[in-house]
Amino acid sequence: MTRNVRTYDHFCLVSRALERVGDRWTLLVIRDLLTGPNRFSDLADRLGGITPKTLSQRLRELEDAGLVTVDREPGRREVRYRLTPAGTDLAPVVDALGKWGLRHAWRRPRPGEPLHAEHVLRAVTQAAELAGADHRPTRWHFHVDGEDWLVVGDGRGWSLTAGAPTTPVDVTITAATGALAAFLFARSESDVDITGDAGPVRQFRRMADTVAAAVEPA
Amino acid sequence: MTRNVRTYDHFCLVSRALERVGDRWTLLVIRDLLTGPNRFSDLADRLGGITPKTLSQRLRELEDAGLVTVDREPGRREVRYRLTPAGTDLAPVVDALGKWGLRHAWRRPRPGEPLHAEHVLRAVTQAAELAGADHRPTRWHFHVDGEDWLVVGDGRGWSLTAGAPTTPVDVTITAATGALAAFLFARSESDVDITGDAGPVRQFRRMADTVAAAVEPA
DNA sequence: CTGGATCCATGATGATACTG
DNA sequence: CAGTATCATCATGGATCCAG
Repeated sequence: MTRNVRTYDHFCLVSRALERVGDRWTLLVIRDLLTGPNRFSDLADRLGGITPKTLSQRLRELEDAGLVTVDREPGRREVRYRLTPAGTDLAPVVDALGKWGLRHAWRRPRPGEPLHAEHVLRAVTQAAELAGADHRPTRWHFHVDGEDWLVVGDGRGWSLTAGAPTTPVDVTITAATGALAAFLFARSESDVDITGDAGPVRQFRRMADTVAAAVEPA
Repeated sequence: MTRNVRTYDHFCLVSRALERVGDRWTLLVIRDLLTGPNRFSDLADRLGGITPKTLSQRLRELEDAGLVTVDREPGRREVRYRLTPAGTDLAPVVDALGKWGLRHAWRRPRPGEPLHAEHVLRAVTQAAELAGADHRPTRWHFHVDGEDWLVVGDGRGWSLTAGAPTTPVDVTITAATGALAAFLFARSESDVDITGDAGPVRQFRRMADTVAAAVEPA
């Protein structure tokens, strides 16, 4: 049972929000649902280190709070967890944390730290937001370890979605996850293929420069 | 000792950030330092419900992480905790949480829930951000329970600072904390005095309408 | 009086193993 | 695949106490 009913009881919007999503692991579960519905095992994989007990507890709390719905297709064992609109609205919180993390909480990965394409792509999205505001509408297509991702800037903000784009893109980046991470965080160009017109490619590289500048002191 | 060294060990900017500020109470301590340096007892008062042990532990962790500095004036017993620039940079995270809380985590106060002017004013700031983007530069002066506060929108974002303004303002609002909270969250005009030119006053009321619209379903 | 520290009880989390 | 069960450990809440 142990329904987590801990409250702060402040008359404050921030503490109200943290009463819902302030528990350990909760915002990371949200993070890994922001790109689309996921199964229990996929979440457990991305959330390396979470125990099944904690994950199922968090998912139930999020469902009770109306931030997650559970799709159970009858006849199948497969279960898909999906964000509700209220859950999706947490994207700005996750992005604000990522942008702060880029500037102030970077550290080298520990040995054996798992590396997920989705997390690296989310870092790209957050770096693009941080790199600032000359946004014309922009579409970057990533082909990473056989999966397709689309990073879109609409002039006001940037977002990440899973799947191949269905309309033209400005830049296409092909790389393995590790090579892409090295490109972003260590200015390595090895095994990263970037194609597109000169202007958009320059904009993409400027995003990477933002990452390098933020990370270099560390 | 119990230095909290819990990590997530994901290669991800969000989890890096949460390793620093994801513990219970931590972001609320930041929240209550964003308007300026504060003493231990002032923090304990605003953070109603925190135990001294947890507060001193959080402050030490934040100091170790470089987000807070401790001003100990020699000869005086007074200690002031102050955010570093890295700590101040968490303002967007706190604001994103508050904006989400306004839309999705509002609930009526519990009986006896303490009410602090600073928290209500921060809700004003977050509601102004949510109300959107017709921002001309705007300055609202609040006189609440004998204290002065300034809410400034610079066209890109809004901020809250403690103290009386030293240059002209667009709107001046005078009210007790409770009356201001009732104005915001329950459309009560009792004992709230609003002065200023018609345009800026209309803009201020539009912010309050945003709050009412977000809160009414609940 | 401010600025904490100490002790204990309880609740939340981690590790590991196991099951429909 | 999608969890549950059990046990150990750690973090937090509540109360009290203390030093400058």
